[in-house]
Amino acid sequence: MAVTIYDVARVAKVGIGTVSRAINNSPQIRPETKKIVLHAIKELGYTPHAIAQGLARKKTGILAAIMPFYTGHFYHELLRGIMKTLSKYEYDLILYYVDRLEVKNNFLNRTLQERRCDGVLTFSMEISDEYAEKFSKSKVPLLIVDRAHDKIDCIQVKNEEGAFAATKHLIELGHKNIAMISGHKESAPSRERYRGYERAMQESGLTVTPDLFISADALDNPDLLQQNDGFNEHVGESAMKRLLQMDRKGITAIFAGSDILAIGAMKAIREAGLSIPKDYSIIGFDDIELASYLSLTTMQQPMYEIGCMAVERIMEKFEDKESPVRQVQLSPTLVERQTTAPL
Amino acid sequence: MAVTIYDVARVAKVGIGTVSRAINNSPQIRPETKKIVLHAIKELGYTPHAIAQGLARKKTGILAAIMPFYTGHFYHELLRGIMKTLSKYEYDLILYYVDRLEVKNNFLNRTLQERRCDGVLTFSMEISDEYAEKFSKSKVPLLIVDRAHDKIDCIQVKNEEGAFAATKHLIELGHKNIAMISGHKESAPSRERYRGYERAMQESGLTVTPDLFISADALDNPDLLQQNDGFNEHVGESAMKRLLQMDRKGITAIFAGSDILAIGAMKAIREAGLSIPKDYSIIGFDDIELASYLSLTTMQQPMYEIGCMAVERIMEKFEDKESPVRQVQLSPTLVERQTTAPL
DNA sequence: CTGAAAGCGCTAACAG
DNA sequence: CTGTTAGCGCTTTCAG
Repeated sequence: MAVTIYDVARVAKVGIGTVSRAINNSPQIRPETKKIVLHAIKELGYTPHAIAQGLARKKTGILAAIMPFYTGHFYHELLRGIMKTLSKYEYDLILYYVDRLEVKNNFLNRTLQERRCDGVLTFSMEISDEYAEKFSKSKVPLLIVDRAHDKIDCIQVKNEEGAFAATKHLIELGHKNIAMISGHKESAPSRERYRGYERAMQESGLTVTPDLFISADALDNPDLLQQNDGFNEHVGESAMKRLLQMDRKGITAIFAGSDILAIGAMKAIREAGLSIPKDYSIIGFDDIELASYLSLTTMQQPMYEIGCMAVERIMEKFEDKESPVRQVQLSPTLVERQTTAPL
Repeated sequence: MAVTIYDVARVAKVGIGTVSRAINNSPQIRPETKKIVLHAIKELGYTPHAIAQGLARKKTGILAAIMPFYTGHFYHELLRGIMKTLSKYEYDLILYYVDRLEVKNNFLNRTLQERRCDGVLTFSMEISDEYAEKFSKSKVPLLIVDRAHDKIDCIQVKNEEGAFAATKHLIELGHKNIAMISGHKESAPSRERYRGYERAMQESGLTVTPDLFISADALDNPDLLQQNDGFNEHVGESAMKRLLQMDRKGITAIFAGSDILAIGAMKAIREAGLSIPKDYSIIGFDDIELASYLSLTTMQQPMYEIGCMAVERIMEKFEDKESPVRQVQLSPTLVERQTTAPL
């Protein structure tokens, strides 16, 4: 059996309470005694048993992250920020991977009830009022990233503002017939980004006719919706093909609701023998890794930073459970590359 | 306070042992009694406390993964496989993120000593004999992915074989002057891939002269080595530039030790106004996500599958601690795309 | 300051 | 089959 606090106590000729004080930097211990204990600890190669500490302290030292994992880079960057920041604290991260949204609630229950962790971060997932309520009542802080709920702390990007800026960029380049390609129309980011697009158009006196907007669900192919709420390459490609077919309005620019959508659209454009940005200007949203390699102009979301902030914030909540709900919104920034050009 | 096993016992009018048997599917309980207990559990909304169970059972239900995290897609795919497989078991994953190799040992100690997890997976990291020894002696199974150690279980790809196949492919296309670009020469994958390259050349009666091989450390720029052992885009670009400069041998093809190296090299080639595969054929290794978007011919490593296998294997070790060391080697497969062409 | 003792919530061996 | 009891390894009063 591994060495326990009792072994240390015996060797140091003190009580286990004293050993505990020594390892926990308690002020209630005489420096000399502490030295003796520390020496015994080193001699025996003792390390406290994390689980046992957890039970006694009623805290686990674990943070849970529940992530949908289909879109690589976005979550990878988030994770990098999270891990980096977490390493400053003595905290471990348990990762829950959601591939079908239905399993999300299992994890919420798991984290909530089984007390495996001290707090949870969710990403890009709607939280029902029911769970929002449950978490508020419990002592497990919850922080929502990339979505919102008015009763819960969240961090997200200003989708509408970003979409507005993207569309504006196209307009300033001289484009007038600007189409938008989107994931599932009913998803939160879709709705918000659509609003930004619409507002930019209207403010410039441009009208958004229905045939200028194609969302994943309008494609009459349920399969396309499966992956990531319709924010996937296939949707981008199909939507663009349709735009290409029925374009009688002289569309010259596309605002894609995400980079991956934009990339699908680019593929369709090139396969049609057209070129970018000569025939079509196109702008994405997210700034995933691929975007820079494919020289896609896009709205950058500060993913790494969001990951850092999420951790900092939840650590704050660990300190002060009663800290009032805080909703943080960050602005995306335009990254101009080669897929947009003056008309 | 949350509801405990005692509350359930009281309500069900049984002892806590019986409650425990009910939740743990023990055969030693009468079906009717079990029904009563289960009913009380539902009524009270009881869920066992994972930490307390862990302490009593001497197992945590947690698997630790220690990963270097700089190269997105590779680890993302691995993680997908791991998470997918793990979800079949009642296991959670703690992720440790290594950005500097020096911190690796901290995590090894942490997992080894603090008993936060039942087993650990390491990725792309050399394990010293010292730690190999420590783990073998301990009851914490360790599984090494993407590296090898003869005393420890590991899963990796046949680097030499893959490099051989890659080089052979180039040779079959008619190329004779084939250069290789590599990460740090001393790293295990570099050495193994170099051997495959060399063997393919020799078997075809081609000679490998020193100026045909450029590794990250030969670039006289320590900064380039920092990231991922020299397997990064900058090294690919710099190495290719050098090749372009001093090429008096009529090199027509490049075998890059990794996709990201290949991508850097492609950039250098294009910036020199040359084209691929017209002027240079180039093949990578890994098949990261970018490779398909950039149409890079490469050797594919089955990352997702490796992740699955790693979990399956470590679960086996949980069952049978004495299971003898097993070393698994998988073959990479050639994925032909647009960057290689007949001479 | 320090030792003893009482939990933390659960599992498992032991009687019955 | 079931209740009781002794831990699992540590933290935290509570006396002294």
